Amino acid sequence: MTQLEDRGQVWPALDGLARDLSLEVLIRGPLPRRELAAKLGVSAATLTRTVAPLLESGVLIELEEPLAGGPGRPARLVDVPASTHRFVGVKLTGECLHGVLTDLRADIVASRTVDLDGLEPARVAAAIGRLVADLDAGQDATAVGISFGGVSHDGRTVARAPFLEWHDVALARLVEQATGLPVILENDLVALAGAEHWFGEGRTVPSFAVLTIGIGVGYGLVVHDRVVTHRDVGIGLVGHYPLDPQGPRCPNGHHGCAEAMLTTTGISSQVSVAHRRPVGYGEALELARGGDPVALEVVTAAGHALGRLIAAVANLAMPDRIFLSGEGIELARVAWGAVWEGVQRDRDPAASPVDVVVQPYDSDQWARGAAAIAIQHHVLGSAVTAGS
Amino acid sequence: MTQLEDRGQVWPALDGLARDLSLEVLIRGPLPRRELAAKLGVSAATLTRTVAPLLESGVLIELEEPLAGGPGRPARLVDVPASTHRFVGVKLTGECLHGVLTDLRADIVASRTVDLDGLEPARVAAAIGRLVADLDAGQDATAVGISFGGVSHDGRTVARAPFLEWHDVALARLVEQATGLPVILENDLVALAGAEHWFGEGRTVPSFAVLTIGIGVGYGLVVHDRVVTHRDVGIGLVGHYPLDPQGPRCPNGHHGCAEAMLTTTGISSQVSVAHRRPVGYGEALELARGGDPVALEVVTAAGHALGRLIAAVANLAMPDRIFLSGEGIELARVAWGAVWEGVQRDRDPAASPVDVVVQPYDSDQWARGAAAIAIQHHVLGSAVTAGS
DNA sequence: GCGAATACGTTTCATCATGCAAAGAACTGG
DNA sequence: CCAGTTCTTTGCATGATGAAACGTATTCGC
Repeated sequence: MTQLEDRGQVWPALDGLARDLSLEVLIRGPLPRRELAAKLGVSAATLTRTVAPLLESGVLIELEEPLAGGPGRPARLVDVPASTHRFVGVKLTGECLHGVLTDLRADIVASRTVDLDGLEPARVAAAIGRLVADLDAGQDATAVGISFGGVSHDGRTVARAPFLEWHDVALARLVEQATGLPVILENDLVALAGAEHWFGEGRTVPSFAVLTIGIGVGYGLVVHDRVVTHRDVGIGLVGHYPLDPQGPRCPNGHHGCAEAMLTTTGISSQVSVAHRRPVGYGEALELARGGDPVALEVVTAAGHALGRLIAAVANLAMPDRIFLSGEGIELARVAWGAVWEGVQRDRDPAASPVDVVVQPYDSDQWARGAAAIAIQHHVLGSAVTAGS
Repeated sequence: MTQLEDRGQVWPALDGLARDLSLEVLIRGPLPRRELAAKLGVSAATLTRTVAPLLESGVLIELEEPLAGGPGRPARLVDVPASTHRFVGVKLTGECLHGVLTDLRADIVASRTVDLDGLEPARVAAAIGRLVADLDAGQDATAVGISFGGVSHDGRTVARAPFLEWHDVALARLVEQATGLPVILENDLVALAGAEHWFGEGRTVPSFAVLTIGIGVGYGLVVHDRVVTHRDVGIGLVGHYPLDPQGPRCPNGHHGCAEAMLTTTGISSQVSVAHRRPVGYGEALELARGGDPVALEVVTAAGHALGRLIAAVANLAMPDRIFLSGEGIELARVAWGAVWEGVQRDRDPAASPVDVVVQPYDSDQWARGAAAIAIQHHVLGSAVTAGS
């Protein structure tokens, strides 16, 4: 146990090259020394000298299996001991907590969901405390990350969270008192983008956007290998985005904005109204798949709107790739034709095709994002937004 | 002359710290050593050691006037000898060449405009050669930058330039043969953003967007202190942007896209049609100012559309600031109320206000951007897109 | 005026990180 | 088993760096 704690202390203390090196290994997976030297722009000698004490202290390990190749001495792979670290990620919504226990590479080890019995900060903090204790039964977690649909400027205080009706709640402190672990807060989309950036498919491109559809519409952005954190990230930047002048109205009275067209509730309520009975989101998509005219119309319009949103992101943020995710993203698969048509419509024909990746949605993804933020914060010391 | 050439050779040869230091001085203006040391994160000792040879070789100079302050030895300001360098910037359009001669800080020393007598590459290159010779009468320019509405991937070849109907024209080589100077090409909006970034108001913010309206609608972006250069930068990313479903149609048949609503030709032709006589852009704005109902309607709709475009940029690219420029930007002043209304409409009320700066348009701005690219290329050796 | 006080800039010196080059190590293929 | 090849380590010289002491140019108080 003390050894684990010692190892926990090691990362933040790393200096320039040792830090960059460990980060590279963490993010780009096991690598031979030679390749690491090339990536970091240092000589092989320096690399050996830097790696040696890190192996000694346990920050890095050397894999048993050498990298088989042609002639010559086979390369030994340097890696992080990912599976000996534990981090907790918690996604906080207005109804429940979704938590995951992960290793150092944000691979999920365990997962739990619990309902909230009240939204007062103290109650929520206590519930998070119990969730963390439940997930981290071995008590060897290094840090806790919490993500939510709202704004935190410092990672310690919830500056704003509309669906919780919180303002300036020092949630990190409360949860630290409950768990005894370091806690870091972050907007849910920044967290998801962070996870994608370090531990997902976003590793391979220097810039990408994440669009999520579900109860809300979310947007996160990575440019020049760094997450874009604007003071407004996390409040509905894309929610009011106008997509279809003939579309349904949102609660604010806008016609055809992203909130009204794309959210699960927006779609299911449109279908429900037409069918004069409550139709859930899944059923609405099923009806559309089956050819139900009303559902098809609603879903096609939504797909079209999603496509135009994608085009807008591609045109204005110019990412190399756009990831689609969120609990309602099945829409993109059901209405892919309409999505692509929407993209084409608002995109210059001469422009290169937009690289859109629909991610298989998994209810752990949001919490994994929170864990990724905890990992980043632990590994980088403080600068969460810094890139690879 | 040889001394100038020597100095020209010095910049690219600078190594790490000397290069960062000189760049900081170039971009942030004259600075005392102490402040430079703090900004670069090195000790005062290292700073002195680094500056000394740069002063010796003439890359940097020390201002005569010390910085008056409180008690203590007054600081001496380190600066670049901006006025002893010359760069040429040329903006290439389908009708004419606009050229400026600048110093090392992109301050304009001279300016010329000439009409093109043909669009064949050889003719254009010859015309640019004459323009450069005319501007750079002292023959002491270091490099030439050329910007245009199109795409160049390598700074040497015009990959695409719709209004010139060029494909893969090795313009840089042609102009180098004509002038004997190093030549670099860049998209006009990347160039304008680059000028704003290094030598304009963009210096003070790590991210900003540039929106231009004129014959076309242009968009450039700087994030994390680096210009965003996407393979599609320069082709009409925002031109097809839908802004008003009831708006006029563009040549491609889109209703109310940015091209149709915001360009000078779009506005003047709408007013012309209504008045059944040709009305120029300036006159259209004057009519609107004077209360002419038709012009007012067109201009108000355009202002509203511009506001929505600004909101879209603010929402999706999340810049700290948005600069408005271009030969038609007077629109923003005439219809500022409508612009702001458009911004508000598509912006979450809880979001922070968008920081919009309308720049006084000056016909030299485009060419100055080209000069800025030449300066950046010269100073950085090759990586044009690298930031400060 | 004249000595504190103060802040900026330079030099000295010891340290440390780094690269080069040579040696060592671990494999493949004849 | 030896040559060939590639990865890794070690020895050595070099050069960059920071701490601290020193030097310098000003203001302030008397």
